[in-house]
Amino acid sequence: MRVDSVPEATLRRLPSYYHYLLRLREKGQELISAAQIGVALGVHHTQVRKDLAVTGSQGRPKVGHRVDDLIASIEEFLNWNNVSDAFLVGAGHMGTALLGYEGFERAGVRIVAAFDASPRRAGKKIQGVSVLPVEKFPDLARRMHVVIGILTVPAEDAQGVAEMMVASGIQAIWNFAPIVLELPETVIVEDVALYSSLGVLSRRLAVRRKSAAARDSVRAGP
Amino acid sequence: MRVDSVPEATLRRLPSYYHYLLRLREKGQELISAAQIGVALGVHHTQVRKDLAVTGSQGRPKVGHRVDDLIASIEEFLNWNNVSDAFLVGAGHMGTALLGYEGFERAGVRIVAAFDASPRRAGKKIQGVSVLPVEKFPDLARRMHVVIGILTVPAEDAQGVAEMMVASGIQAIWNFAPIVLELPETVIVEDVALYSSLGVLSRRLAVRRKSAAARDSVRAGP
DNA sequence: CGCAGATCGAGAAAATCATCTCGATAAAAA
DNA sequence: TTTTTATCGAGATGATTTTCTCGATCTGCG
Ligand SMILES: NC(=O)c1ccc[n+]([C@@H]2O[C@H](COP(=O)([O-])OP(=O)(O)OC[C@H]3O[C@@H](n4cnc5c(N)ncnc54)[C@H](O)[C@@H]3O)[C@@H](O)[C@H]2O)c1
Ligand SMILES: NC(=O)c1ccc[n+]([C@@H]2O[C@H](COP(=O)([O-])OP(=O)(O)OC[C@H]3O[C@@H](n4cnc5c(N)ncnc54)[C@H](O)[C@@H]3O)[C@@H](O)[C@H]2O)c1
Repeated sequence: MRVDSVPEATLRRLPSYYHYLLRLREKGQELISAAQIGVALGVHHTQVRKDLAVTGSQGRPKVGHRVDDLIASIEEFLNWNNVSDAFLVGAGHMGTALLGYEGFERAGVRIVAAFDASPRRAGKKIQGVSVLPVEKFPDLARRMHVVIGILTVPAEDAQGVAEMMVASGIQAIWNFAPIVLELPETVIVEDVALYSSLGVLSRRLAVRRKSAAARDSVRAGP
Repeated sequence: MRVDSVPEATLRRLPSYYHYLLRLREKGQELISAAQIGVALGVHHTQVRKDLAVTGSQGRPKVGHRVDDLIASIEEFLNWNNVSDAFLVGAGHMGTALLGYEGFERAGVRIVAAFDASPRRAGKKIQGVSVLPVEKFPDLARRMHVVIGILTVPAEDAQGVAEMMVASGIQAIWNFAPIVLELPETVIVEDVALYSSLGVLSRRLAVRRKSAAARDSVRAGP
C-alpha cells in the first residue's frame, strides 16, 4: 500500500495556493471558490478542487471554502505547522541569502546553525545565526536531533558534504548545488534546480525569437 | 503547427545532463552511453535517449555519444551559447546572492545591472555590478535592448515591478517572489518556487515519520 | 569474414496527470 | 415554496509523459 499517493504536481501547487490564500486573508476575505483560485493562479478549477481535496479540506456548494480552513488544511498537510530545525552547510552567497530570510519558518523550517569549511566564515554570525566549523556538524546534528540539511556548497564539494550529513543522521537534504547526489534511497533529496528553470526560460525565449524571425521572413516574401 | 513541442520535463532535465557532462569532460571522458547517464542521474535510459534526441544529438550503437557533442547540442538547444543581458530588480538578500554568482553566464544569462528602490542600496556596486535607482530601469532597458528581467523584490511589490518591466520591453521574467504574476500571455514567466520544493520535502518527511510511527505501533502490538 | 555483445532509436503499451461531464447540494431569488 | 444559480466532488475521458519492446547498427574479437 502506498502511503503517499499524492501527485508531485499537486504538492508543488499547494504552496502557491497557500501564499495566495494568505494574501486573501490579509485583505479580509473569508470565502473563496476553487474557480476563483484557478483564475488567479492559472490552474483549471477542477484541478484546484482535486488538489484541495487531498488536504482533506471541504467546500460548500454555492459558498466555496473558508479561507482560514484552507490555510490550516494546507499547513497541516505539508506539516508546515510543526517547525523543524535545520542545519545549513556552505555560508557563501546563497547560504547567506537563505540565512537572512524569515519566510521559511512559515514553511516549517528554521535554520538554527550554519557551517562552513573556511576559517574566514566560521566564528561569525549571519543574521543572528552562528556559523560554525563544519567539523562540528556531526556531533551537533546528533545531539540536537536535526534531520534537515540545507546544502549550499560548490558542486564539487556537495557529494562529500551530503555523505557527511547522512552519516550524521540527516534524513532530508535541500540541495542547491547543480549535481545529482548519490545517497541511500532512504534519504529524501529535494533539488533546487535553478538551472532547470533558467533552461526553460532560455529555450522559450529562443523559440519565440525563432518563430518571430520566421514570421518576419514570410512577411517579407519568400 | 506547434514550434515548441518539447515536453517541459525534458527541458528541466537537460541542464542536469549538461552539468553531469561537464564533469565527465573535466575528468577526460570522451564517450558516454544513455544508460550510464541514466544510472548516474536516476533517469530511465530510454528517457535519456528521448531527451537527448530533441537536441538533435545522435549516438552510435555500441559506442554511445561523444561528450563534447552532447554538451554542444544541449548548449545550442537551450541557447546557452548566446549570452543575453539581464537586469535584476531587488538587490536584497537573494538579489545579492545571484549577483555574486558566475555560473549563469554558462547558462546564457549575464546580469549587467541591478536596480533597487531603496536609496541605501542604489549607488553601490555589488560584485562589480552597479545598483541603480529603479526609476532608471525603463529607459536603460529600452536603450540596451534588455529583454530578460530577474525579479527579487518582496512579494507585495512583485506585481508592480513586473508590470514596469513589461512596459519597458522585458519579454521574459525569472521570478523569485512567491506570487503568481498576472501579465500578458506573451510574457514568458518562469517561477523559482522555492516553497514548492520545501513543500515536497516537508511532506515527504512527514509521511515518512507517520509511516514509521505506524510501523512502530504495529510492532508494539495493536 | 562472420558472430557476439552493446547500444541506439522508433513505436507500442502503460502510467500518470489534466480536463471534461454531470448529478448533488446549498443559498438566494422569485 | 419553488426555481434558479453557483459551486462542489466523483467518475469518465483525454492528453501527456514514461516505460517497455524490439529490430537495426556498429565495434571488436575469434
Ligand atoms: N549564488 C547563486 O546565485 C547560485 C545560483 C545557483 C546555484 N548555486 C549553487 O549554490 C552553491 C553555493 O553557491 P554560492 O554562490 O553560495 O558559492 P560560494 O562560493 O559563495 O559559497 C560556498 C561556501 O561553501 C563553503 N564550502 C566549500 N566547501 C565546503 C565544505 N566541504 N564544507 C563546508 N563548507 C564548504 C565555502 O567556504 C563557501 O563559503 C553552489 O553549488 C552553486 O552552484 C548558487
Ligand atoms: N532570501 C531568500 O532566501 C528567499 C527565499 C525564498 C524566496 N525569496 C523571495 O525573494 C524575494 C526577495 O527576498 P529577499 O530576502 O532578497 O528580500 P530583501 O528584503 O532582502 O530584498 C528585497 C529588495 O527589494 C527592494 N525593493 C523593494 N521594493 C522595490 C521596488 N518596488 N523596486 C525596486 N526594489 C524594491 C528592497 O529595497 C530590497 O533591497 C522575496 O519575494 C522573497 O519572498 C527569498
